[in-house]
Amino acid sequence: MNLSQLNSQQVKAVTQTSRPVLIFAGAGSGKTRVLTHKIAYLINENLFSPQNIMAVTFTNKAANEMKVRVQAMLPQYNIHSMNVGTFHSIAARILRIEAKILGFTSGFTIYDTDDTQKLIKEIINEYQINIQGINPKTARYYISKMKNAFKRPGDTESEMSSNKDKQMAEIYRIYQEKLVSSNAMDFDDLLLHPIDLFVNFPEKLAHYQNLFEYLLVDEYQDTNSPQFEFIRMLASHHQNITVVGDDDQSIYGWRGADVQNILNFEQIFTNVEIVKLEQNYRSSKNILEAAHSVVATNINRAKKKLWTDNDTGEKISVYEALDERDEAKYMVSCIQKFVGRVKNNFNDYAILYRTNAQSRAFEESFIRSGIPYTIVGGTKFYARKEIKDILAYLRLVINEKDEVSFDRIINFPSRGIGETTLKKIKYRASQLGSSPWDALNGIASLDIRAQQKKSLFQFKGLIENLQSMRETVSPYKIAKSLVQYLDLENYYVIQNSPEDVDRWNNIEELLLGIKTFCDENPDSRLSDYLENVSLQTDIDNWNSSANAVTLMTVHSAKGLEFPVVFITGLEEGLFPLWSGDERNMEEEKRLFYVGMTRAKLKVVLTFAQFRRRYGGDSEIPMLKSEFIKLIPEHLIISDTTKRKQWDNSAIAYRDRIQEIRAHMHKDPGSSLSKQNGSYKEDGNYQEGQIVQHKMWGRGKIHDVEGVGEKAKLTIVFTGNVTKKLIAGYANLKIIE
DNA sequence: ACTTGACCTACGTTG
DNA sequence: TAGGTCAAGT
Repeated sequence: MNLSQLNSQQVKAVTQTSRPVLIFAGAGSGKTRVLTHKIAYLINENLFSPQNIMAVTFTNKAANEMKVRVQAMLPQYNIHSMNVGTFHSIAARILRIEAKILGFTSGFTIYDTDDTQKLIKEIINEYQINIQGINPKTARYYISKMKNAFKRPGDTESEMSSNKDKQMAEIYRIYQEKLVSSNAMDFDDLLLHPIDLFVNFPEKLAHYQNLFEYLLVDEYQDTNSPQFEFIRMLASHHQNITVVGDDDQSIYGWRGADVQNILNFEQIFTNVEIVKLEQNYRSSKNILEAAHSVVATNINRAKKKLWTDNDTGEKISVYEALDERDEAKYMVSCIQKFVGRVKNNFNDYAILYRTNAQSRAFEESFIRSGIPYTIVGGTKFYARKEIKDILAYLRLVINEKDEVSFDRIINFPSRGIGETTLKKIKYRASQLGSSPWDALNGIASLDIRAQQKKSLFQFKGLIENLQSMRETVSPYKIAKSLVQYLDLENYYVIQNSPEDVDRWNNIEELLLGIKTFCDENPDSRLSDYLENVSLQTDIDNWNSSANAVTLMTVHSAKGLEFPVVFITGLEEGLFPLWSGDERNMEEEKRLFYVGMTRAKLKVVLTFAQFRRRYGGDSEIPMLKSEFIKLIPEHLIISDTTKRKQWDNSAIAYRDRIQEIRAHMHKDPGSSLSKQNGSYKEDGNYQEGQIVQHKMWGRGKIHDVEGVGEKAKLTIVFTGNVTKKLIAGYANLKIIE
């Protein structure tokens, strides 16, 4: 085994296999390399077989990469049987096998946040819970919090005093019953059910302790209590475990992650070997120094400092923008300037922000400039209505008890099953003590009209038909025949609105995605596809090699690296988003530290004087983030020259816009282009015009909303690509 | 049963 | 802005 690429501490972390190992791995200190080498070492030294190694990563993408790397190091072994994945995917794999003993079937559905919220909403409506401070969202948070603290329904009822507390506990109880009767689990359950399994069936615990002989856990600082317990139960017996973490990068406290798990590690496991990786191979000296200067002000922190052999590098750029649009413009100009000078490819650049909502201004700016970009996370593809509808059919095919999916599609596309009919079905189900699906066995005896009966028979027949295919036919073929049967193309395209055309395009994209999955996993069944979809992380869907600038939250950027990183919206109340209590503030600082340390060569920090929220017109004055002030001046280069030049004109510009808006309010007929000479003469577009766009080529304007610079144009481009563009940004040429 | 439009509220990060 | 809700209209 060749360990010559590793430094002495890394070698120690890899070769210590007889004691539990706790690796403190600073940002960019090569922990991925250590983990892959260690796995390869364990196998190559004949200490453990691939099928007896379990490795927990933070994304599925990282899991796959790890497998590929280990396989490349050990071509003579088949490492396919190794158990690598996120906590959730590893737990789900166990639960598929052990479902029966826990009262589920192996086809149980995994409910995402959206499904969970729908279910809670339904409970609140059904039980007419109408109390101040209780809504689906707060109830969802409450339930998740309870679960992460191992509190089961009923556990807390004795402590409950207020009416609200009692109602919350009641919602939790019904919610959990509904999950069980729907043969479904939420994300938290995926971790709790394996623990229940291990507690209630010691022979199962023994089985998995024997199966997972060696455990490795990445991003250990972000494990929450159930995750820690899962690990503890599996590994405390044999103590074959290596965990890697960095307390400075703990950024998931809000979802129950506890840095204390690092301290607990030394209590649960005995004779722990602690290895510290303090050499950074990623960033320039300036970047490391600046990042450290912020996180070092945290009080609850083990004192330490990374060092690097890398160059001093460029200073940190700081830009004070007028507002979020100016910030976005600056970003574009920087990238245009940097391409060729700092780094050549667009995928060398990452734009990070604290909240997803900030991506919008950047997106508009990038479209206008023609710079290719990709957004990670945000409005998720699989969360779109048209996608969820199809997935709901497929889920019902696998798990007919799934009530959330049943509710979603029983009348989609509309088949005349309204609220009244659905209530009758549900009433029948409650009488039988069964799921709504089972209640459909007695359609004939339901007190509903003939038309509704016919619809329900057809619906039932469709699902049963698909069920007959689920074990033998590929997921792609099943999905395709479903879409064809429902005639969704016609359903959406016939309406011809750009939104509906978009929806149909998304469905085609979904089908393509299912096809790709089937090509990559030839023997997979429908249930495999659904599991893959439910447990995908944002990063899993990100193509890092595409030549495009990446836009994402700082949270999503954890574990990644880029030559050039922009951290944006550095304003009090945005980043840091919270400044109230010390604990939150320290986590915000760590988050900022994570963002800074993603960069290899260059960091650009930006903040705005004013920012619009909720997409409205009102601009809120903002204050420069304290984080920037914590960075020593000698590490910073301010982009103020440019600012001063157009500060006055920019403010005059903003005032003028506000004046015009006030005027427009009184006189809706007037447009900005008429009143303000600085706007483009050809800024007025009409329906039916043929226009030319830099990226999408020739297109026809289908709709114009608003006037002048701010008008939103719906344009159908060649190849039936529909886009909504802002007139002032679109840079269109009118052809005819 | 389903569609339309007025009105309200929300922008905190994820599996 | 945009998504959700509710009431009125078809």
